[in-house]
Amino acid sequence: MEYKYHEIEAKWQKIWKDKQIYKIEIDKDRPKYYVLDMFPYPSGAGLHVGHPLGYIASDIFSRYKRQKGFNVLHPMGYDAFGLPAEQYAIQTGQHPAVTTEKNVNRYREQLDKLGFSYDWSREFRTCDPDYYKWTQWTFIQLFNSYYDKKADKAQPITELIARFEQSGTENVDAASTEPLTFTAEEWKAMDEKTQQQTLMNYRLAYLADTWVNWCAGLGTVLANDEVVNGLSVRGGFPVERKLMKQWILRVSAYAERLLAGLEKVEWTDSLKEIQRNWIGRSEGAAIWFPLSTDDEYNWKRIYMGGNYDGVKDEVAFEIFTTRPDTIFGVTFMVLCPEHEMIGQITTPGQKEEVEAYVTWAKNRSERDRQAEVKKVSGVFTGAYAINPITEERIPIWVSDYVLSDYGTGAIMAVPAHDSRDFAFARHFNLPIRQVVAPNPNDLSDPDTWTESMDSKTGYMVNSGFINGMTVKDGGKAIIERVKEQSIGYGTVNYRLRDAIFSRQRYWGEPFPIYYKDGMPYPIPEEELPIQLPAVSEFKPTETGEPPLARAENWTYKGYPMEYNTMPGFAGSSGYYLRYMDPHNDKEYFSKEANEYWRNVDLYVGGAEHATGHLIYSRFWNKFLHDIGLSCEEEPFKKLINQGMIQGRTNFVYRIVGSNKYVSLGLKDQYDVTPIRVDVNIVRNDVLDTEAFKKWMPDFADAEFILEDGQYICGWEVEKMSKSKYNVQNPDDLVEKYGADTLRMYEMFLGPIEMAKPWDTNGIEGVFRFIKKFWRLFHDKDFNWCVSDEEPTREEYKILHKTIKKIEEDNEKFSFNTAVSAFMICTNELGDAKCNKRKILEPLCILMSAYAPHITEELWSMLGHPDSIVDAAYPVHDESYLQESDFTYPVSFNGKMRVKLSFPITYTQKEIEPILLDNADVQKWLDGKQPKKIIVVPKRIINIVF
RNA sequence: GCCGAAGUGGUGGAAUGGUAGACACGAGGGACUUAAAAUCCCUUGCCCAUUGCGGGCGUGUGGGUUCAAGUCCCACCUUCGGUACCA
Repeated sequence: MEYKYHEIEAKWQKIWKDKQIYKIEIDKDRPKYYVLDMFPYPSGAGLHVGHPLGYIASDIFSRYKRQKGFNVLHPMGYDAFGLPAEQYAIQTGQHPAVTTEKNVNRYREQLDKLGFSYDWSREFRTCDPDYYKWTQWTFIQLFNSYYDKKADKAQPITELIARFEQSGTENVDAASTEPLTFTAEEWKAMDEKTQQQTLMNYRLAYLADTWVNWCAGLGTVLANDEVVNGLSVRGGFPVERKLMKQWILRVSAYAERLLAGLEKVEWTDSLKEIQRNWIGRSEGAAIWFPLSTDDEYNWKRIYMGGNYDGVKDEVAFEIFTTRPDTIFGVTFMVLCPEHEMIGQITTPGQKEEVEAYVTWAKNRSERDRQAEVKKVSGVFTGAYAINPITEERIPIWVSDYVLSDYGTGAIMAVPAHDSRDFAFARHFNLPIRQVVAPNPNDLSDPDTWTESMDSKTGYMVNSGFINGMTVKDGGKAIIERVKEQSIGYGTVNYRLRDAIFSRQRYWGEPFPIYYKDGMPYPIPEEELPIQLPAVSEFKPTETGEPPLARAENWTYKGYPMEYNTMPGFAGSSGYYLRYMDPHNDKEYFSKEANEYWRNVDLYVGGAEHATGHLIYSRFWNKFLHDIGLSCEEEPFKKLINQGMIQGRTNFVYRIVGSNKYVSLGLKDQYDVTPIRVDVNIVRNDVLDTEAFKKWMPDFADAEFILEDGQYICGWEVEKMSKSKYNVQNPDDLVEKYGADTLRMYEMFLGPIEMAKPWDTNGIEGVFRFIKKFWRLFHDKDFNWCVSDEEPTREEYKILHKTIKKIEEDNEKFSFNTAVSAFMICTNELGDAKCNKRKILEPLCILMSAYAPHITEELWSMLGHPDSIVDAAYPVHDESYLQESDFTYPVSFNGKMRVKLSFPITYTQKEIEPILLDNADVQKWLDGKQPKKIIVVPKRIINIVF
């Protein structure tokens, strides 16, 4: 029979489905292995050729692991809540659920054609009420928890309440928005509303006024990772800062554990580094700078909070610095424009100017602010602070180079050793004092200060009691001193911000929250899920309320419910856990399922989720771990990032002012404009000129200047997009070459983690190989022709070499070299005219992970009633590989090259490498037999006579 | 600016410190065929020689370690990704 891939692939896809070959259950007798793809957002455009890259890789690995005896969980589903469906709904009035359903069906159809081994019985979508019930449930758990820093884990909020009742904030060390202190009596004296407000300060999901990234174009707020350069990632609309009441997840409480956990997972270094930078741990000190009060003004005495144990009736600003050692170089202080103390400390004379500056700074869009980073601006408050170490009086300034949401929104400025402070001091003519020098006797003039001057190492100068110390010791000494005087302490700051969890959208999970007396309360768990209500329109209301404000009876027992919905990352944060037990209606997942499947062993997806989904998911899982649900602390043990597939755009060259097109090689002789041309009418960079004429009416009467009778197109690598005519969807290729060829070709393209342009130029080669492989089992008239003869040693060697190579490559995820190995093996067996069952059968098993349809067909033709999916993975026999009688070239310094033929054993370990000299080789050539020849593969290292 | 990754033929890409360019595409030549498709064989890093052997140069640039470097070390250049008034 000829290789009819359409028939074969359709046949087996149906059999797999009918027999539920890929459905798996917990099996305690077998080790588990969990392989997961980042589930897709089902967009209207359907699957493009870049999507399957990761899916194919994970499918190969799942099939491989299954044949190795593992019980493999390999599920798939859809991240179905999201903006595109909603925006489409706003434009057309069509309900997002309808579009989503349509897109999901399209995706499924495309995925099915590629022969994946997903257990579809576990499929769910994040927009299914059965699923988002558990997203809502987790939210309530977060709401009902706080982070106990002493236990280093989340604890029930009821426990915190009990502590407050007993001893107030005494002995409570909890992650909080504001540092608060009160006694048990004060707590008990609070009314319910005040108590609820106080608890909000500690909850892991809390409601607070916060500066958000507001995107008017999308009508919603965005998380930090959804904003790039002041523009929204989706849509590219400008983003501004706005103070809004929002739900927030206290992700920052987990900063240290998120950082520490990176040590335990097998991710790429670059991805771990991206997360480390995003978490941004900096060690330093918090120090209080009291307000100078010996002025003519009568300061209202204010205590600035914190765990400040100093003189309590003093006004003091808490600052954070990573360089406490430079405190002798402080010549001024800077507050951020949002700092709440500004109004109270500004002197009457400066009031007008300061207010004008603050108003200007607050209203500036994020984009403007980022664009003008280099521009120095600021204003003097008229007030002074006291440097607590030097007791010097220093001016307090306001400037937007100090950020409100990092540290304390106040800094001590050391212009000699910080480039921003330096620029500020220069601009406003403030004094600059050097306190670090490379060598204590060499004080370079501060005027010559440059950013390149390395002040991270060196010795302290002009620095009182730390003079002469190294920078490191100086820092330690200052921390000790401020601790002694109770005016500061060593501390750690993180760049990682809490995650804003409200979106002013319709197509997301509703919050299980209602409001009583202005305070939020969770709806009882047994009433979940809170279903997304119907609305008359999907856009925000005229008064700017989110779309849910349009829903009728959006109340709970007469109380209004939350109008916001949850963000995209809510549903994707814990989905991998639900696959373990997807139909459980009593629990998120059963303990039994979780203890068996534990966590994801291999996670495959794009690196673009490094600072979004992959952080949130880890946070989510750590929280569920703390409350006793998820038994593993890290959700994704090993992660590989598939590189983006870029488009490869083809160009034709139109001669200016005509409808003539000139081939690539001749274009320099004319004045031409390059024009993008649909890659689907170009084959191996040769244009199908007839198809081109039909492509668009403008080209109907095109003329061509050919070279060698062909029109050759130019090409460039660009992002894959419809408008560039470089989108390839997998269906056409499956139609043309079959799924097995497409699967192997996508792997053959290059290393999985590398970004690469999609290019179909090589697919013919893989197709040829698949056909050659088919022919190994058939004679030239395509009659089945497999013999039961015993293979020769040579043939076994080809097989075992391949088994070994494929196994190594699978373990390394080096699928491109594995495909090459299959090609080599097939060529060698073809040359040897080997059609022996004992060789071909194991080869089928090896290749079934890559090309499941053709191998399944051959497997059944070989007489196996069961699917190849569960065939045992072959083991290679080293004895076929050790011996070699190849000929090795030996060169030596006499410029002579001889070829020696001998059997060798690899004995690399005992080598003391020695250069062969003429005499050694001469002896050998003279016929003297060497006692021992030490070789490494392909090279002789030493000969012992 | 800071952090990370990568630079190898016409192209995609192979090379535990050990014959650089596997495998594939493309290209050139040939066989089969009335012809085309399909298939098969040969050549294919560059330069010189090609009547045969062969010789020289080559992995972004410049140094270094080593018997031996695409691979390790130092400096630089380029490209891509992340991040950015983060004190």
